Amino acid sequence: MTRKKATIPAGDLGAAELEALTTLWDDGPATVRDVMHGLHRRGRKVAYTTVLTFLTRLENKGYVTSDKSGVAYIYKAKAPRERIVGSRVKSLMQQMFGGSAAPMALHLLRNERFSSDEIDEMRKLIDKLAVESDPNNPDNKA
Amino acid sequence: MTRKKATIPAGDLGAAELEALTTLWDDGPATVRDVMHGLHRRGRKVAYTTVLTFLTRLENKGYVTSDKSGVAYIYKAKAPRERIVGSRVKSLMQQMFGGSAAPMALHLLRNERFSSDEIDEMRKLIDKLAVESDPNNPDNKA
DNA sequence: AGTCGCCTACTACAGGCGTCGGAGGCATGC
DNA sequence: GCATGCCTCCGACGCCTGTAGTAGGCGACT
Repeated sequence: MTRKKATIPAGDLGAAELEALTTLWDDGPATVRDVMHGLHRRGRKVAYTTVLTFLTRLENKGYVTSDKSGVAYIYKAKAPRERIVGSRVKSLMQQMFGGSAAPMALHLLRNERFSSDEIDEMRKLIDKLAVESDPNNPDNKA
Repeated sequence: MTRKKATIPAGDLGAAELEALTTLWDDGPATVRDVMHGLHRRGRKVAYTTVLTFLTRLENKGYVTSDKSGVAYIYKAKAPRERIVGSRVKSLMQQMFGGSAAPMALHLLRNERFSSDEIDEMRKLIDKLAVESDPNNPDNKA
C-alpha cells in the first residue's frame, strides 16, 4: 500500500516566504537585492541566493510576477495582501475557534490593549453592525 | 561553512498535532484509540500508529502527559488551551498585522458576520475598555 | 500451546521550507 | 584580455511533520 500523501500545506506559504512577499507589499516592486535589504531591515539576515529562492518559489506558486528590465529582474506582488490576510485569519479561526469569528474577536478584546482611538473606531463599527442586524431595520429582510 | 540551521519553527506544533491536542482539550483524557476516533470524527482519517506518533511527539514537546493505567496509556493535555490559542493569535498578529491588535480586530469586524447576541457581547466589552482607558476615570493613573 | 487482538516501540519515507554554495553569463574597469 | 562584480540557474542539505508499516509483548480464548 502506498503511504498516503501528506495533506495540509502550511497555508502554501512559509513564514520566510511570507515575509519576502510582505516586503513587496510594503516597499513596492523590487529586485532580489532590494528584497534582501528589506528582509535584513526586518531582522531576517539571509543570503542573496536564499532570497532568490524565496522569490522563485513565490513566483511558481503564483504570488508574485517578475519581468526583466535592464540588468535584473523586478519582482512585483501579484496576490493582494488583503486576500492572503483573509485566508490566514480564516485558517487560524478554523484551527483555534472552530471557525467562529466572535470568539476570536472576543479573545482579542479581552487579551490585548487598545488606544482610545482604536476603541472608538471599533465601537463605530460595532454600532454599524448592530444597525445592520437590527430586525426592526427596514433594510433587513425578515 | 556550515549551512545555517533553519530558524522559524511552525509554532512548534503542526496542524495535525494541534488537532490531536484539540481532541484532548475537547474530550478530556483519552487513549490513543480514543484520540484516533476523535480525529476521525473531525474528518481526519489517520491510522492508529499515526495518532500514536502525534501523541508521542506531543509528549516529547511537553504538551501532553501520559500515564499507564491498566492496559493502555492515557494521554492528557498539559498545555492549557488558552495559552496555545494566545500564542497562535499573537503569532498571526505579528505576521499579518505587524503585531498590532486593533487592525486584526477591525479586520474581523469588517469581514465576518456576527449574530446580534455576539454584537451585544462585543459592545459590552468595548464599553468596558472605554471606561478603563478614559482619562477622566479616577481608576486610571495619569 | 497456539492464535487473536490490542498495545507500544522503532524505523522509515516523502514533501515542504529555510538556507545556501557553486557554476556560468555578461558588463565594466583596468 | 583579464579580473571584478552583479545576476540567474541548479542543486543540495537538514529539519520538521504527516503518514504509516512492522516487530514484539501480553492477556484472553480455544
